[in-house]
Parts: sequence; structure tokens; C-alpha cells
Amino acid sequence: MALVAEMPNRINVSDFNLACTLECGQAFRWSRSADGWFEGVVGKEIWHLRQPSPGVVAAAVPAAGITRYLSLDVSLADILASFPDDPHLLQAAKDHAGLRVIRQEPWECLASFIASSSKQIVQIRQIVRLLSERFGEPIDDTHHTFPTASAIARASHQQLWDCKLGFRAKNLLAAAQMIDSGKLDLNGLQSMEYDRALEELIKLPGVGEKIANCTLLFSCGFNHAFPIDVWIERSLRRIYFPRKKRVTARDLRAFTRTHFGPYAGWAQQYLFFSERTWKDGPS
DNA sequence: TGCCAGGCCTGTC
DNA sequence: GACAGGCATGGC
Repeated sequence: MALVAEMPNRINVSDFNLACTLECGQAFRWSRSADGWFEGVVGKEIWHLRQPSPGVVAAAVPAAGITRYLSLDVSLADILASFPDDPHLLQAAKDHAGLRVIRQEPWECLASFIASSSKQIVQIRQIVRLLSERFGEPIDDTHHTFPTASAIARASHQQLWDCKLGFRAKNLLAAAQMIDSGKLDLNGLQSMEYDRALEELIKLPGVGEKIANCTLLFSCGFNHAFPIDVWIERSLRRIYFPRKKRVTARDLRAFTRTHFGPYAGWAQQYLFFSERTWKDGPS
């Protein structure tokens, strides 16, 4: 990777773990090479990032947006201090110290999670790669931007199906067409009240509370949005309702809206990553 | 080979 | 409101 060998910028960071942040399942276009560099496409740029030591991020990219994208401008100490006195959560935050919720582009985030429905992360990454290769703009010989809603809206159902979307193809197509036609302004969501933004997103086909909350948390700045997927649901039931047999989705939603505080979404990421790595065995 | 995956939608009770 | 079944496909 010749580019990377050329004098990367060095950014001083505290309370930050690059690998945790990029590999915890919130974004799908990052890959790590054997020499420790992470490569990803952000907007129209190809970024190369590495963390040679805990307090430093090396960035071989012309990107002033790194601090914003990685949420390096927020105090993780303040976020952790806002968490409830909850030993399970505090342990998860300790196990994955430095994990931050990053700030993604709303359409890419929404589209990726529409594709994620009942899919494994490895498959989601493949779908996102195929969509980018076939409908994104080329950046160089091997990299493409994530396709715009307009580009997806102009695709045929069969073309999207061929990107391994399966039954999700019609949802992604319809959602792209609604956004392309202006029926929903994704960039306006962040200035709405949370409940209203959630309501707007759920109008899109193939978007329920889980995908809407992922979009609001990972790309619209709603730090308390708490996506409940199969992993988190399993974790919540085991940790917080161990002896209660009848726990409905409504019960879980009510619990997560009150227990975790204003940065519930960050808490969710710690619990999510813990649940996955716990299942996979000690790392 | 069979289960299950960062769900959503519809019908039924 | 709660719950079951269907939807496509592929990793493990």
C-alpha cells in the first residue's frame, strides 16, 4: 500500500479504539489488512487509518473530516459518566473501551440496514460492495462511492436482486424512489424530534423500528436511539429479565428508553459487541 | 444437513 | 397487543 507509506497525518486521540469502532458492526465498508491499516470509502474519498499506539491515529488521507466521522470531538468520559450504575453495561464498556459511535452519511446508513434485514454481517458487506461496484461512481480502478438514492431508484428490481438482496430488493428500490422523489428528506431528520423522525423513517417500505433506530443513531445524531435486534434482545433478556418468562417487545422497548440514559445508543453498541464476541468465544 | 442471520409485514386470535 | 409464518440466500 504505497499511499500509506507516505507520511500519514498523526492525530492525537484519547479514549479511542479504532478496531473496535470500525469492526463493531455499525459500518460495512471497512476492511483491515495484515499490516493493521483499515481501508474504507467515505463519501468520495478512500481513507486509510491505523492506530499504531493507543493515543494516536495515523491517517493517510486528505480528510479533515476524520475527527467528525469518528466522533473524536465528543468526550467519551462524559458519555460513560451518563450511564446508569449497571455492572453489566460498565463491564461491556470496559471490555470494549474506546468504541465510539461514528457519524455516517444517512442514505448509505439507511440503505445498508435495509439490506441487513435477516442477513449476516459478512453478507451485508457483500451486498454493499456489489451495490457500490454496480451503481456507485468509480473513484479509482477498484473503489467506488456508495450509490446515491437516485442511482438506486433508476435501477431495475432484477439488477438489485442480482446484488444478492433477495426479498429486500423491492424494499430498497421503493425506499430509494421515495427519497429520490422528495417524499422523505433524510437530511431533515436530525432537526426533528426523535419520535417524529422515527415515524417518518418507518413510512419507508422494509423499515421498522430496528432499522429506523440504526439510521437515527449511526447517521442522524440521536444518541439515545436504541436498535433492538436479535443479538441485543437475547442480551437484554438474559441480563435484565433472567427470571421473567413473558417479556414482550413492548416491555424491552420501554426498558431501554428509560434505563440507559441520554446515550443509550452508545450503551447499545457496547452490549451488542459484547454479545457477539461473547458468543464467538473469548477474543 | 439444518439452523439462523444487526427484520419486516400480514393475518389471526 | 401478542404471536406465527413467510420471505431469499448463504455462512457455519
